Amino acid sequence: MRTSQYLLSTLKETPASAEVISHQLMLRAGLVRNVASGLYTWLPTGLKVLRKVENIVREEMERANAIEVLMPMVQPADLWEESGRLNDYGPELLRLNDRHHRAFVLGPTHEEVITKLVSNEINSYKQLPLNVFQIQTKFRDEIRPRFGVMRGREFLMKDAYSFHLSQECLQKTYDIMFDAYCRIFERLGLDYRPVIADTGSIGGAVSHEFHVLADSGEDDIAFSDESDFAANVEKAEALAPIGDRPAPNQTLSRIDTPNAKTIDAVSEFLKVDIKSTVKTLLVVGETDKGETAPIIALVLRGDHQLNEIKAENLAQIATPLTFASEEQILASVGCNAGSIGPVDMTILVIVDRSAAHLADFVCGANTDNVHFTGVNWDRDCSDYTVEDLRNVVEGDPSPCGKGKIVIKRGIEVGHIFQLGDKYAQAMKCGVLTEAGKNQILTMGCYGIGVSRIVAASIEQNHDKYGIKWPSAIAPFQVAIVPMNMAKSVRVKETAEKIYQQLQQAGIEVLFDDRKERPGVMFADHELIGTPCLLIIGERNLDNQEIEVKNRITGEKSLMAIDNIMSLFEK
RNA sequence: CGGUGAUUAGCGCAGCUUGGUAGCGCACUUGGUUUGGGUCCAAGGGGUCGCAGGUUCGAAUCCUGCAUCACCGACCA
Repeated sequence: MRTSQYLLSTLKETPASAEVISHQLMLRAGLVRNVASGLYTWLPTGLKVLRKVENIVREEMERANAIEVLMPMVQPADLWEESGRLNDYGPELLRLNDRHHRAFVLGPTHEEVITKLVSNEINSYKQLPLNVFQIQTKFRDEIRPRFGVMRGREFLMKDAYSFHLSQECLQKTYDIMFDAYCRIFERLGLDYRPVIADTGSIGGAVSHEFHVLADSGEDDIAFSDESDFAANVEKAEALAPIGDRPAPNQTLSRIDTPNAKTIDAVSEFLKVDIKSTVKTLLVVGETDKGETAPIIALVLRGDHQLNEIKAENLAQIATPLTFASEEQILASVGCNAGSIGPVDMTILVIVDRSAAHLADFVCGANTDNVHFTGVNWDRDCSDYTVEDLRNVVEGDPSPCGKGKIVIKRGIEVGHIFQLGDKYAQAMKCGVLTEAGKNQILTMGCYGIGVSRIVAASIEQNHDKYGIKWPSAIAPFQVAIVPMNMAKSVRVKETAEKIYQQLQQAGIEVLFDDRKERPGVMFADHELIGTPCLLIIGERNLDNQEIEVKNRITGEKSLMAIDNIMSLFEK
């Protein structure tokens, strides 16, 4: 490719809207352009990278015996009605009507379509197990698109779905996919970790996320500092403190705490360590049919944060987690938020393991502007249950039993689930078994954020000059940078000759034939991140040499023109 | 969804307080100059100042509404 015939679209200045480095560099290097919030056009250079990522993913999926299909992005709402997700999915699901007023959705994922397909196409146990995948555009109407293609509304995803008659068979495919994912991220040259994850709205039991480690990541990952343990903070278990709860030392006393409505204000006012206080949150409980929803109290140590997913997963608590309104709070405990506490509570009280380990603590007295001090479980407050409710924090003991928790940021680039029969059941997807009986299938699903990987890779591979692509996904393997080609016939002839040779050898080469000064060319190629630059100038032609510069290491060396092709052999 | 801010040439911004001929840098075009790290000189092209109302002799500027974009928050007991 010659730059004169190409759409380079590099920018000197950073557009103001780009916040993270990958977004800035993707705009500056001419990889993408913003069309609307969360929607991007991929320019030629960006598309080359995207296709490379896509092909690595495709090769590894095929190696893992998954077979490729392509499903529509627009899906009938009926299918979503059938699985129950039309209601469950919420406003992230973009709904639309066609000219006949039939209801459709833009697919944020494809469980429904594929399950329907398999239920129609597969009839016998002999056809199983089956693992199909596609690489298709998804649309999720995100609350807040940001960081460029990292959290866009429209994005490219590889999604695979496997179908099985038994859990053992599902586990086998799950393990194969786990390994395939590791190979993919290794080939992509990413610093990644598989982590134990929550299954979220997709449903199911066992799940792992694959995260690329980067400070700009949106997820907190909890690691053990002594073992391989890694889990999404959402999922990491907070263990009960070791040892017995200390014995009560203080007597229960009521203290006026005017205007101290937050935990910080209370601990400041009473000059008490925040770790000796508890906070009480009121949430809506699960209802039996027709009843008004009960209000449930959740008690946490003052410095801890509620893990909404853990709370939501408790049977007594409504899904999705809903905090009690001001009216509900007043009606159920007789005071306003800011003075709630578990003492003499008439509603169900669920206490976090760490809060349950406190003695002589401070809590609200269920009277506005009054708190208790010297509170002790069982003595002052006996009707409660203990659960794991909080987020782990740095320094907690690791749930694996070895080491302490360290928290790092990660970008989620892959997620694999054992779905179970949720969709197969809803869509009546079964086959005849060897015994001639119909059996509902069990499923796995496996996603990779293809477009997000491009951004994640840049987050990990850049310097002050621009992107440093690993050669596996570089848009061009090599750039030819001739010095003053317009004036020097020798430079021009040499550059053209090498260009021909590289092209004939099938190597992706970008020939900078613009009439630009050297500095402009160097800056552009370093911004774009081509791994290898061939710099051709009068200076070295007397010795039949050109300069080879490695973008990743910065090393420069001289090389005989006749040997250039040896760089790309193998 | 809430809060904050922005919207003026392709990009980055000034002008608005105090209403009166729309500006700067980059990019682009032409000519010259320079040629191993974002040259220099000169001449040009490009904007219904986000949209719709209002005030005024006159609005980028003041007022109202709307739209879009961005950032922050959505953990509150």
